[in-house]
Amino acid sequence: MGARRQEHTRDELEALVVDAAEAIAGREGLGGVTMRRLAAAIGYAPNSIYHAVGDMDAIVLRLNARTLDRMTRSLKRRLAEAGDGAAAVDALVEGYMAFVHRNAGLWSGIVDYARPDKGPLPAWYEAALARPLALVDGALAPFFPDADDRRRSTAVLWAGLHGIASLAVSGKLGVVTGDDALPLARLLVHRYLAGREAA
Amino acid sequence: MGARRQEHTRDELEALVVDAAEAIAGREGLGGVTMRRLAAAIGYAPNSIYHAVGDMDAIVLRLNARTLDRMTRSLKRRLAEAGDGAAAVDALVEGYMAFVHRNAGLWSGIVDYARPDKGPLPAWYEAALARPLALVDGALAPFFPDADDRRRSTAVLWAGLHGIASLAVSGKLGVVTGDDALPLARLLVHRYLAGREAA
DNA sequence: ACACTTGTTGAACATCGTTCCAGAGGTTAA
DNA sequence: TTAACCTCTGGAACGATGTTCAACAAGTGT
Repeated sequence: MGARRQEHTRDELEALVVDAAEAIAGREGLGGVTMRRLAAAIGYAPNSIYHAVGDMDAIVLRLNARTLDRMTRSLKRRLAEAGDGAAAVDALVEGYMAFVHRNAGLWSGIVDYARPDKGPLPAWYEAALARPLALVDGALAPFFPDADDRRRSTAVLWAGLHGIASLAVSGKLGVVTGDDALPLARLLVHRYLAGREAA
Repeated sequence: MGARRQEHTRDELEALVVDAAEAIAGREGLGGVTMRRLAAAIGYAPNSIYHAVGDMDAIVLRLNARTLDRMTRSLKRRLAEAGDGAAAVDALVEGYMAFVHRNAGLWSGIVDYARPDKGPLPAWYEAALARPLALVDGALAPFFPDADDRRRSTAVLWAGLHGIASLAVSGKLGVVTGDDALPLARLLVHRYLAGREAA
């Protein structure tokens, strides 16, 4: 049966697939992204996706890398409008929480994707993950002149924001407090910075 | 075909199911827990599980509540051996991270279980979630006399530890730092406490 | 003795990711 | 030109999932 259409190059097809996955995950989360739905959305058979992009894991990694880049751009925009020092840190905190709030479906696709055991993460994915972290590292520079301490603090604050956002999105934060996520995130970062002399 | 065996009461059957789920999830994570495997493990047909316990969501909630109770007991044990004040807080931090490390499969079953849309969480589950939080709240009492501030701080630090543990278990922490999770968790809590006068 | 409820089973349904098979068409080599 | 080959393509098939259905056995109540 199969005929060669060649209406799209492999790269075009990959972009179509990730576009469709992005649209679905943005509305319904990763759970709504299935091979057959993607195939139907782009007008191809499931098998063509395996040819052009790879299996489900490859598609999710592609989508998540794109989401990370969108967040990086959003954070950079906010950083450009803010000043230095504490203002830059606040801009990152607000930018992060706002992005998670606006793109809850895409963001939860990153954090609660339980990856099957397929070797280490690709280098391009680790790079996409490192870009927003570099922004945090830069904003923390005035507060932590020691490079080691700054690297640790970047990890701590990044993970802390991740935790607050994660519990907030899944509603588990409401058990202990009625506060919104953003004030809690601000509190975490402000007090960590204020206590930075402690070990 | 169907014969009445009545070898176990409904409660016994439920315990058998959660036991089996706990054993599997402890070894392989939630992904290995399937209805047919549970049924085979306890020697019943899948449909009997639906009769005795309910659907997959009910089983996972039961299992997660049990895991939360195990963690609560573990934290209480550590608290009993530690002193008051900063020592109690340190005991909680170490206890939390140690529990996550020792029971990675069960713990990740709690945090990255994407619950389907089945109304609000049952009251007994929220209660199981509130018990460890009460321990944190108690340990923070000497540092935050104001009840509102203490509640917020409990949420912030709980979420922060959750974030660090979550990224550590999934390996994403290694992108930014080579440090172990425990020192980072200690750093987060110590500096938050040291900076508690800040807003 | 008859109806009813409860437990139980194996089969069935819809869906999932993935793979297999066959075929259509362009490209390359003789 | 013709033959071989490789690359897409689509549809069916495989194994597995959660869940539901239909039938039936065995107590229980009347």
